[in-house]
Parts: sequence; structure tokens; C-alpha cells
Amino acid sequence: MGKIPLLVIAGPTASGKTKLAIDVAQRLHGEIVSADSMQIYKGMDIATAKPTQKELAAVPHHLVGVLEPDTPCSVALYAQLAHAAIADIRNRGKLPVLCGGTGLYIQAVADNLQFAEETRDPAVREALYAQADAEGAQTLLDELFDIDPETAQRLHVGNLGRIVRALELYKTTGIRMSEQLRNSTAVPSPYDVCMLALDYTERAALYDRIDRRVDIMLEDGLVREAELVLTAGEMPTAGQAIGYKELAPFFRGEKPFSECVADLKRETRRYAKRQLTWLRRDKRVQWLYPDRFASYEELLDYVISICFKKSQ
RNA sequence: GCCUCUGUAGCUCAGUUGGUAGAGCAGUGGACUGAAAAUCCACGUGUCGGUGGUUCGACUCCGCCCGGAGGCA
Repeated sequence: MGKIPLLVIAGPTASGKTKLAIDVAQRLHGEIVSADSMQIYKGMDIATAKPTQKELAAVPHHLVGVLEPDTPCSVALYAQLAHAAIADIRNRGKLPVLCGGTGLYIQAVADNLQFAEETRDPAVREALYAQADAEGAQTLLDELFDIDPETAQRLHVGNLGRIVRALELYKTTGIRMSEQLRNSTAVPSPYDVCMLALDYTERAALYDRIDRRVDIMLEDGLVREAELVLTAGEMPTAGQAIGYKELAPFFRGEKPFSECVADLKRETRRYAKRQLTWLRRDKRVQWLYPDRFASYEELLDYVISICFKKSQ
């Protein structure tokens, strides 16, 4: 019994993943599984740069626009949905193509990370945050040192979210975060992974693409979409999307529109940089630089030649 | 043409009585296991416009030249 071939197309935002994945999938009888923490939500089409209707029709897509924006998402939930989608694609004899920019989600699927049933408890979280508020984050970090020094050592006091999560995990399940990390990789991945990622030789080239894409989003009606989303109410995960919160000061009359747009572009650039940092540490990644190919077709041919080699 | 102000990090600017320079922003690198488009950490050498001079020593004082801004004719 061989492993399931899994093609991964990653890369920072605006690098051209969507188009490449579709073209590759069409040639290899593939179907696309999105690995994007925001495209998984309904609506929010413009800001998350979802594939167009035409693109969605060209190749079957999974996990695009399947959750209500007010539902929280998590790596664990995503991984569960993605594994199911891949199994389904495999059963129909097609090649699963995981495409997206959320590094943690990609890793969770590719490495088959294991997550316990339920390890969260809102009440515990709230209590921990309240404690941090009253006594300071250092108190929580000290507490974590007593139960899980290995994890406490690598966490910085400033990163309260991680400290709280580590304590929450222990208080609700008795599992230490350091144990969870080891447990998560206990089951070998069922996938034969071919991991590709897009980047550009010059960082400035990627940043130009980002700036241009934000301008296009504005032409396509980002402002109207932002107004809708910002007045829609609480959205635990979806509310973090870049594209809305940056325009909020404009709607409140606190900042000129042009400044908000500049902020939006800057936040997108920083996001792209973080994505690259994440991908760089994965040694499986085979980097693709579109600017080093004479044409897009040559890039596509090259990608397909690699895939065939991997999936045989 | 004359007078005044000005030229320091990619940008905006500090720089105290002369001892070869520092902030914010931008940017860069890194971390990352249940909110990850989030969260967090680290990183500031640049012909101090050019060139002569005074001085043990000049971003700092003086001369000239080149750029900017304003004023008077």
C-alpha cells in the first residue's frame, strides 16, 4: 500500500498560487484543497482574493467558502476537514492539490499532526486572561515554569496568547504543551508530499504585486465589502482578515482614506514576509521563482515535470 | 543678482559649550501545534552635500562650490 500523493502549492500572498494550482490541477487531473484560513469563510470574497467563479468552475475546489464568518476556525478543525476532502478526492482517483498560504494549516495536513478531541475551555481561558490582567503575564509564565519548564522556556512574556494556551491545555486535559508537541507527530503521515512554494528573486517584485492587487481589490469594491463585514458583528477568526480592520479608521472618520490604504498595503507586505519565514524553515520546499522562467508556460511545464516524478 | 534659512540612515528629523552620531517610521531576520491574514522576539555605519582651512581632534567653527526653501530687487 503506497502513500497518497499530495501536491502542495504554497507561497506568500499575491505570489500567484491560485492560478498555478488551477493550471497544474487541470493537467494532472487534480482537485484543489484550499489551505487558507480566510478563504474558508463564506463571503469576504474580495479581501481574501478568492478564486473567481470561472476559476472555481475550471477545477473542483474544496474548503473555499464553507464556514459561516461567525464560526471560529482552528488548525484542528481545518485539518479534519482537509483530510476528509483529500480522502474523498483520492477515492475518485484524482490528485489532491493543497494550495494556500496558511503555513500552520499546511503543516498540520502534510505532517498529519494529531490533535486531541477537545482541549479548549473558554472559562479557563477567561480566568487566565483575567489573572494576567490583574497580576501580569509574568505570573502566568512562572506558573507555566512549574508545570512545563520546557515550554515556558521558549515562550516570551510578551506572547500572552501562547502562555495562556499552554496553561489552558494543561488545566483542561492534564497534557503539557511539550507533550502535545511530541504526541502530535506520533502518527506517520499517509501522504507522499511534493511541496512547492512560489517566491520572487527580488522582494520588491512581490511587494509591487501586493500593491497592485490591493488597488485592484479597491476597484472591485473592497470598501463596500468592508462596510458589510465590519457591521456584521462578532467574527472570532474571520475578523482577523487583512482588508477590513485597516479600513475601519476611515469609516470612523479617524483617518484619511489614502492613509488606510497605505496601512493595508503595509500590513499585507508584512504578512507576506511572515509567510515566507514560515515556509523557509521547511526543508521539503522546492522554491519556484516565476521571474527566472522565460514564460509562465515554461514554469508550468517545469512544475508538471516535478509532479510526475513525485507522484509515480 | 543680493539677503536669510537649509542639506545627517530608504523617509521625517535629534545631535547639548568642537572628542568620528541617534530616535520614530519604513525595512530585514527569526519564532510559531486548537483565534495563525493572528501573536511574539531581535536587528540602526551612515563618504553627517562637496572641497579647502583653523585645531591634537570638526557633523559641530571659517571660506568657496553644488542642491533645496523663502525673502528683497
